[in-house]
Amino acid sequence: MKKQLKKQLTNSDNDGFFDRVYDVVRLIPAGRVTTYGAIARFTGAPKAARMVGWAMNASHLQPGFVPAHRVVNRNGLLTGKHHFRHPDMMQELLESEGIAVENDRIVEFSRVFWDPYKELI
DNA sequence: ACAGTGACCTACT
DNA sequence: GAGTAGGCCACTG
Repeated sequence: MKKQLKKQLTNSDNDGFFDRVYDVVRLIPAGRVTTYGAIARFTGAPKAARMVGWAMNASHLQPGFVPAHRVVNRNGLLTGKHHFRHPDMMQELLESEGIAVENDRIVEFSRVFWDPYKELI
C-alpha cells in the first residue's frame, strides 16, 4: 500500500493520470460538483472512471487539499460517502458549501454540475 | 501467476 | 427502460 502510494506521491514512473485527476479535482470551485466520468474524460481516459474512484480513495494522502466530496457519480449520488472518516461528512461538507443533499443525492444536480470541458477551456 | 473486486461509465440487447 | 457485457487498471488474497 505505502509503496504504491509513495510511487504516486513521488511521481517517479507515473504517467500522470492520478496527478491530473487530483489537479482537476482541486480546481472544482466550492458549491459545484463534477462526476467521475467527466474527470476520466478530461484526463484522457474516458473509460477509466473506476480509476478516478480509486484515486479518490487515496486522495486523503495527497499533499494539499483534495475536495473528493465534490466528486459524485453520474446520477448525483454520493456513492463515496462511506469512504470518508465519517459517513455523513461528505454530505455535511457539501451542505456547508451550499449544495443541498437529500437521500444521498444532490438536489438540482444538473444546476451545480461543473463540467471541466466547459469551465477549463 | 491468477482471479476477484472496485467511490464508474457507455453501449448494446 | 431494465439488464448485461465490456472496458479501464491498481490492489488484494
